[in-house]
Amino acid sequence: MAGNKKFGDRLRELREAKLKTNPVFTLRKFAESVGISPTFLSKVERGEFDPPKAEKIIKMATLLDVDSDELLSLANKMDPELEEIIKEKPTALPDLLRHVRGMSEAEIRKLTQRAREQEQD
Amino acid sequence: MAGNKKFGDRLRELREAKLKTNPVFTLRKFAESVGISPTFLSKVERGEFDPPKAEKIIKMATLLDVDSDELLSLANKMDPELEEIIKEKPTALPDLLRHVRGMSEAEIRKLTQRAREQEQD
DNA sequence: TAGAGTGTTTAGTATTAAGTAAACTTTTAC
DNA sequence: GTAAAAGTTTACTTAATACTAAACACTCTA
Repeated sequence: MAGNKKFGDRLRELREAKLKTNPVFTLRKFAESVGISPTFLSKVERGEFDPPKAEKIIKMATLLDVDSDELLSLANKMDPELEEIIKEKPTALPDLLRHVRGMSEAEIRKLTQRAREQEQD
Repeated sequence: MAGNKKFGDRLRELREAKLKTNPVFTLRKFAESVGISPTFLSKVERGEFDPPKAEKIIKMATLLDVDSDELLSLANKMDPELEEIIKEKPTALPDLLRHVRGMSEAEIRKLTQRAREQEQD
């Protein structure tokens, strides 16, 4: 990699929207809340550096009050929680995932619904 | 990390079993087939170094004629294919995975079966 | 009994991801 | 028009992952 414009643009958009009503969302203060340097955040927002690692992105999403999966997806990263979930069932879950590949979002959601029903079996 | 005895032991076991009937499974020759140095393989098999990255583990599994998920799981790594699958459906699949967390292997397999049936809907 | 082949040890290196400090420029508020 | 605050730039750093080359020691066999 070497920068990600879409992630940076979206991040700046979200941060500046928050800044309109809350002065702790300046670049410098937001960087500090997230736990990164202003230098780094500036470069990330302008798409010059790669997005930070997943944990920091999740922290950003929490502070900005958005779904972390949106930002993670723009950053092309995976929530590390998912890796843990998969490692807990290292044979069944890879099989499931390979099976649902090729299904549409809607079909996957139907399946998720069935999983919920199955819980009550 | 700093070494993984279980992975190393299993790897050596599998390689030595193959070696009994096929002389290309010496440590040096196997290392070359996999694309790593004998130095590294020696340390990995004795649990002194961490397992190689996922791609090399998959190559090993292929050469050793075993399921790559077994070795990946011992190495505590995830098949990079799964990350790709998740990134293709970055909202639906995280939801599905978080939902199946806590389900038993058997329940997950039932669900995989339903995915197969759903394909014919 | 030496040469070929085996695994091992010593002593590192290469690559990538994930950043930082400090000085600088620009903007804002007064 | 200046002080404070905001964002940016230049020039590097740090930490982790994933390894390697070369020399060594042991074993086997011809």
